[in-house]
Amino acid sequence: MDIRTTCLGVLALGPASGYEIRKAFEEGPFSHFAEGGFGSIYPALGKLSDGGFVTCTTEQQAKRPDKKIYQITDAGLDALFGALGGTTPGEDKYKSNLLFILFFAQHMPPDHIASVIDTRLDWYRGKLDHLMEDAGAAHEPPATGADLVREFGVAVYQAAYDFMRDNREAFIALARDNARTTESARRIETHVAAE
Amino acid sequence: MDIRTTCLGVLALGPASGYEIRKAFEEGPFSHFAEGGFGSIYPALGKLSDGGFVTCTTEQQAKRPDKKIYQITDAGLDALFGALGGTTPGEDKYKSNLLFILFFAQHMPPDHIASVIDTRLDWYRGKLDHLMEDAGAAHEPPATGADLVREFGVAVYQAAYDFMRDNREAFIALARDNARTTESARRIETHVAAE
DNA sequence: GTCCGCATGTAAGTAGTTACATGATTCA
DNA sequence: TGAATCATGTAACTACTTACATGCGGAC
Repeated sequence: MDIRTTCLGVLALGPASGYEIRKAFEEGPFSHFAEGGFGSIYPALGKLSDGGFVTCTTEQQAKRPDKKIYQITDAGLDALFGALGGTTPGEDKYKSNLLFILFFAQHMPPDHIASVIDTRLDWYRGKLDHLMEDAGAAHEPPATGADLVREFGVAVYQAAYDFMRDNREAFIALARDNARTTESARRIETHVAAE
Repeated sequence: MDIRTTCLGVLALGPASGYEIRKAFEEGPFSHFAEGGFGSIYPALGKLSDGGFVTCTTEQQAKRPDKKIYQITDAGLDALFGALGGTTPGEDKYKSNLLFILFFAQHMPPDHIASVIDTRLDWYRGKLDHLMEDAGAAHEPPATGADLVREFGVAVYQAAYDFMRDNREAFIALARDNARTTESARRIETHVAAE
């Protein structure tokens, strides 16, 4: 999904400013499967506006830049649901820096492995807490796509969290056992020491 | 991780051609967390070669273009492990077209929802089968980063698969219940019919 | 008094994707 | 006969990221 379609998705839930769209990507119901910064959102909104997919009304604010509220049009809804209906995603793109690092755990200093795993564990916990909070305010049993998609997030993040928690020591052991015996480990150690 | 570092990662396991690196991204041990097409790999190898991070030897082949075998150098290993040691990834980027579509399940035709879920279910199954195959040839208990990272993939894909299998009907019910009652559903139906 | 939230946007650069270009071999 | 595998690469394009530019108000 390109950034324009993603913005339309947010606007389909109600009118919003560029700033609020970004919040939806960061904290809102889209936060675990969509993203985008200001540098993508503002130009996208401009193009959507030019194409008639959204309308824009300016709200004046005291001592703040004017707030531009975008609202999706019928043409925008057509475009959104057309894009969603016209795609059959066989796979998702998942690029993981963490797994890439852990793949080479034997060649890394144990401290670094512990640090990246702990950072990730915290991040998973934060994500899970956040998703659970939203769950409190949602329908029970789940009644919308948003509810089910959120539960998918919980299930997958929970599995990832559990695995990392249960294998933290194994990864660190790998790093510890090999750190002083391989040539490559010596390299990374001198590199890290130089920083 | 940019494409150059990712290529170095593959080459750290042994010499390979551009073609073989791509296979590593598609089917090999990196397949569930890294990616890259020819259009990225070949230019990346060129730059790595220029920078002295890899060496290149040409192997002549009868009735085939010459095969260029790239081998990582000490400088390449330094660069790889330096990059891995210098990053603490708090999060991974996960953009999901599937979840985006399912989020709006109420506004989609039930058939389309069934189709995207079934396609995904097949894909998860394929991934899992593939990871299990590799497991057969691997160390037991897991002895390398590669083993543990593969098991992480199994755990997470299994959770995703289970959730989708268990909630397939719920998603379709959402689509069915709303398809004929909302304005937006009418739109997507006419759109799909027009294709 | 410094950082965070609110609020918008542009410019320059990086990176990656897609399509093109070529061509033999092998398998169904 | 048509598709897939092996094999390399370029050119054009899209898209996104990062840094810059501006500035008030409130919390700590």
